[in-house]
Amino acid sequence: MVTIRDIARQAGVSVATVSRTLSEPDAVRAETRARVQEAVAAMNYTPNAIARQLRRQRKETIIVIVPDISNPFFSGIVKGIENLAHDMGYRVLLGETQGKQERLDYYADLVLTRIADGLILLGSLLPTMVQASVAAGQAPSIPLVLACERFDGLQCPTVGIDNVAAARMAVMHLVQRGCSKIATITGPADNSLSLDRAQGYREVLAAAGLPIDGAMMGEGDFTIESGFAAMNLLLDKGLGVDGVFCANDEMAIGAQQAVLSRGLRVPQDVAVIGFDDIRFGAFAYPPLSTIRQPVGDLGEAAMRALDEVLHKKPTEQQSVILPHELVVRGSTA
Amino acid sequence: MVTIRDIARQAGVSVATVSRTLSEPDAVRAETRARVQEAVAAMNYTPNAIARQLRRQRKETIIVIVPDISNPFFSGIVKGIENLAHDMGYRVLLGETQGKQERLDYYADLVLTRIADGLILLGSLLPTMVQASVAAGQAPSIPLVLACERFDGLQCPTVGIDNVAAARMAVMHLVQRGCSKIATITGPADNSLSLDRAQGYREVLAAAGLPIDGAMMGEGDFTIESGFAAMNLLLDKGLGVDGVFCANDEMAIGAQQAVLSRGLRVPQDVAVIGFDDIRFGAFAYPPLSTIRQPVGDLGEAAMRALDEVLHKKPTEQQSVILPHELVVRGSTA
DNA sequence: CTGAAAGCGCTAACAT
DNA sequence: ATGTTAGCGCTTTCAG
Repeated sequence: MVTIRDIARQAGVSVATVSRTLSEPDAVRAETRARVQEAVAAMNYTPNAIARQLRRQRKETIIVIVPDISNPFFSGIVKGIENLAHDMGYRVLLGETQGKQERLDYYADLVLTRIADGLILLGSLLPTMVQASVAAGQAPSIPLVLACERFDGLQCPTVGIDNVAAARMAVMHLVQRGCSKIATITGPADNSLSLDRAQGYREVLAAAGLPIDGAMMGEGDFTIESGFAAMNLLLDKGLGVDGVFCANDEMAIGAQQAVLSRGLRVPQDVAVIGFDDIRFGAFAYPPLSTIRQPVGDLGEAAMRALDEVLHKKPTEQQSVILPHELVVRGSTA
Repeated sequence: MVTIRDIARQAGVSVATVSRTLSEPDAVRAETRARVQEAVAAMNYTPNAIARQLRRQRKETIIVIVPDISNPFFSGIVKGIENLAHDMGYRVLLGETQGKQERLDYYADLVLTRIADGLILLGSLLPTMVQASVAAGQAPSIPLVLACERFDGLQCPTVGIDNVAAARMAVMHLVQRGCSKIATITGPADNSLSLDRAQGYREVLAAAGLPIDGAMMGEGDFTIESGFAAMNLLLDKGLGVDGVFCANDEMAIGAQQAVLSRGLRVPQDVAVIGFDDIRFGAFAYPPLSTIRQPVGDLGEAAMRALDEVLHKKPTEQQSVILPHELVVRGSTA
């Protein structure tokens, strides 16, 4: 393996000069620089980044933790993070937890072991060490940013949208369309997103003078399959559902299939609206109405927030709320 | 920052003993070990993995490069890699190229700079340095495994399925179903997967005594949108297409929508079959028939192959071919 | 079983 | 402008 010493010897200079040529070329006389660069090329030298990291004490690597990479919503955010991270000179390590606490802790440990500088967390699980901080009422012990859920009592920057308002917008759309028996399929009950979206649902029903009925509220786990199952349950009750607000697009796609599989029509018999605007929604049958989240921007904002945490910049705002948008397609129109 | 020296001092032993306690506890007397562990706990010490990597010259980190994370096919493979990597003690850095050579080279450089040990490559682009090796007729200069495409002339392990045979199976299914005007929508022409799948298509038509007509072969880029567009083009020609084989599921979903949007029925008027069996296919309308690739196994096989390369084990076989499977759903039945 | 000491490859004072 | 040198935090001979 060729090291900086080999280059130094070859070019007839000191290792310091080689190091300078590589990191601040202007600090070296042109002629010397040329000799060094020649040696570098000749010997096919690439600096050892691990050694550099050890010396500099900066890793310029961040971890992004997602529950499930194959979820287009998460991967959209990751894409936003990646783009900006790259420009800002960070590497990104992507960790998938598949909902397992053990996996999550494993990835969070990478910042303890100095592999990475900080963490961006998507999803509803918190690393054990962070839970401990929350319990103790203190700030998390590692640089951390939350990129879609919020956790009360966790002192760290959070980026997201106003889920209550967004849910309101979705349900309002159903009301305006003339639906009066509006059901909802929520995510898991321990999830802040689920809670907020269910809250928006209730607020609109109340404001519209419609009854709020627990029997009209199904629960899924954000997968297509769970949306399909939950919708079937809802339909089985024979309550005359004529519209359904699903807490994400995947469940909405499942719900649509459930409706269609009973010979009912979407949207004539049951209007369906989802949440997220994933890529497949527009090509579902019928094309899915939804709330669009600015996934790319969410990712970038999270990256920016983490960068600020890492540089201990005055944390201007603990949370950034990005705008959402109603997208009307065939499933409600 | 607490280091190994702090622990040594606290426990009244040498740093060597601390190091041993941590990596080979049995080599230390029980009593000493206890003292060290106590100090570790008391001072909340976590070893610096960067320093360890520098010393040990092993990173135990691999890079997985994908063109697009939000493609469920790739993310399925990544999931397989991740699972096994974790068990084998590797970290995985995930890089998304978005089709950009520059991004690809950036990630490939991470093994040159000793951030990572090796590379698993999905997609059809090759790092510049690897292209150079191919051109020079020599083995790639970095540990490398290909996980879905093959490249003639590249001497490295490759895992995948038999794409020609799989395509044959798909088209054969269409033939057996009674289709006689079978079109295909291929991927980009510079892609080995596209080529192989188109090849299978032709072979079946030839064997069935059906004419092979360039006008029946559309080209997409593996996105839903391109499938939609390509199918419309095909339909515009008025050739009486009654079946279409798409080189992946996303294009098939787009193609289905194109058919439906013209008031034609799937599968009665046009039967549609895709490739990959992504999660959304089963919930498309109608549910999509397809060829299932064992994505998880593909990922695991790739990880295993890379591990062998990294340990310079006798490379038993340059390539592993995994079995595929026909999945019949509503779009052809 | 434990300790001393020599680095891994690089950067950053500090000299010259 | 360049060189010398002391580490970054850890592992690993080699002695004892």
